[in-house]
Amino acid sequence: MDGCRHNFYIFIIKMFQRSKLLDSRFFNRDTKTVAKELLGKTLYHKKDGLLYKAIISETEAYHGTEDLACHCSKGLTNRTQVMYGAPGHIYIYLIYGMYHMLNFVTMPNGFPAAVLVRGVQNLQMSKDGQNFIALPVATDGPGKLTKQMQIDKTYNRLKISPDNNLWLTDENIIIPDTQIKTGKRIGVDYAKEWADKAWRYSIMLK
DNA sequence: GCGACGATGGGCT
DNA sequence: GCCCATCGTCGCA
Repeated sequence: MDGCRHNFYIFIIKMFQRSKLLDSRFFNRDTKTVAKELLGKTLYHKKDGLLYKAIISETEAYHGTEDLACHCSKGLTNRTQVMYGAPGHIYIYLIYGMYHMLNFVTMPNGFPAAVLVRGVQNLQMSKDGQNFIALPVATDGPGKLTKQMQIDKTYNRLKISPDNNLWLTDENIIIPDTQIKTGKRIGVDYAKEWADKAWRYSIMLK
């Protein structure tokens, strides 16, 4: 194969890979829609020469200043600023002094909202970016998954992108509506009537 | 198989 | 100074 043709194939492969990347258009929509459609998408994180990937299996929507469960109900502060910004960015905060919560900013610039990733399945790790091995560890909670995938607050405010070592892809894993369970968000009982919203989405097992 | 509780630090009043 | 979008461990059944 000559060099020109080789480069052409590399170009095609890169275009194919790019087309599967979730970009800001995916996140620039209603928060509940994004939360639901994130189920089955693949989360990647590269750190210290290791590449982690896992399938998102549980999310929660946090939408607007009126939603008392959303940090944005406090208004525009140093912490909530990123949620007021462009969709497709990362919002990470520390809770209970030890757990990092991973969120993705949704809705157009100026409207504060985000989706919390509460659980992933099938966590795998690779040393060369190609051969993955399963990591048999618990990832069934927002604090557990960030710990296992080595995701911390240094990613706060960054754009979701391979350039920033944290990104999402659509690998054609189809989750039918009949396999999606909704329910109340966890740990927000203080949020009055907003605590009752069924803004939590998860993949039903079995 | 539960309910209680402590760890631990940043955000906001 | 109080409140958290949590989790592992403990005691008790």
